[in-house]
Amino acid sequence: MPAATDERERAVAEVAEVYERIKIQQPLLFEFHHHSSSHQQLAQSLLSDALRALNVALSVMKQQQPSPAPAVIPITSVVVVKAEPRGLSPRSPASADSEAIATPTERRAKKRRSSSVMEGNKTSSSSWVDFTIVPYEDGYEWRKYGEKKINGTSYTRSYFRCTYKDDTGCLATKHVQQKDSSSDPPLFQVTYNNKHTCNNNAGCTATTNSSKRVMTNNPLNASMNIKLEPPVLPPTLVVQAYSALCPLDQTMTPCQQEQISIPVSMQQQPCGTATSSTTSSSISGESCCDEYPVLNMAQMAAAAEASLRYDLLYEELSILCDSFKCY
DNA sequence: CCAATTTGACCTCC
DNA sequence: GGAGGTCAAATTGG
Repeated sequence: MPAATDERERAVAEVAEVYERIKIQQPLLFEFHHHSSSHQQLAQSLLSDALRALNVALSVMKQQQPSPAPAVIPITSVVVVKAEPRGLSPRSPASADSEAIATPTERRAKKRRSSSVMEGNKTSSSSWVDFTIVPYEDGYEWRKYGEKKINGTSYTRSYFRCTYKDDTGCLATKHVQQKDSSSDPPLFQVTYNNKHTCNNNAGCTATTNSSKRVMTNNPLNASMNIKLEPPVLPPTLVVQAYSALCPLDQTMTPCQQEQISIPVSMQQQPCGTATSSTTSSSISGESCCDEYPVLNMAQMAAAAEASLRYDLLYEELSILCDSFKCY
């Protein structure tokens, strides 16, 4: 394999990993800042910028892939395993035979029953929720199979299943619900059911001959009116993502910085005793200290973890940014 | 032409 | 009977 391609793949992998890490840490960081809406908004805004930039960078890098072979994007940690044997899939020959003689109604009822069993199982450990601004890029290929207006929500819920369900019997599904908030960009709740057994992450093994139509991998772009920013050169975007996080260090008051980089609960130190004066521009007009909550042990642990992870993330992104200067 | 998406109907559960 | 989830015919678009 040519060195340039190798390098590109490494770069893609690195960006993808940082992207995924930021995405995973989001809820923790928000949890950490839940006591202050302005700080939460700031954290959300900065993380959103970083995620969006990295996401676009990834998309561009994938599009610029020189070889027709799709890139291996480890956006999510996928263990490379053989797909489940057909016999274990719901579309096993036996079931196919019985479906052939069943009426459409019977067939549907049967499928419904089997999916209900899945529903019961998924409450154990095969269901999890993710909050993200980029529901359309999680490293897997999904096919939309339904959309529903859910009571009490302003937005419809979209249902997706693994593109390779028919080929491999992969039972992974997800549904995406835009949250009722005025946040910009919008926040989505993505509920995943069942892990992928198809071994088809990000088209890395998209050797299926069903590729006549271009795989969008972004079904929500259309269905949820998501507009990606116009693509720019990947290194620029990574630097942009890095910059999006930089303000945490550069533009905040020392007190605000400490609230992000050091858990409030660990300090319990009033703003006035911070090491330097609060002369730099303030994000919002409010005092940064008058909302210190009394945190319980779990919240303290979460805050400490969020802080630690944020530091690691920040460091990683910083290194990544430096490495992209040579890219 | 054919695969993906849309959308109304249908199904099960509560 | 309502809500949430899925199916499948019709439509869309590369």
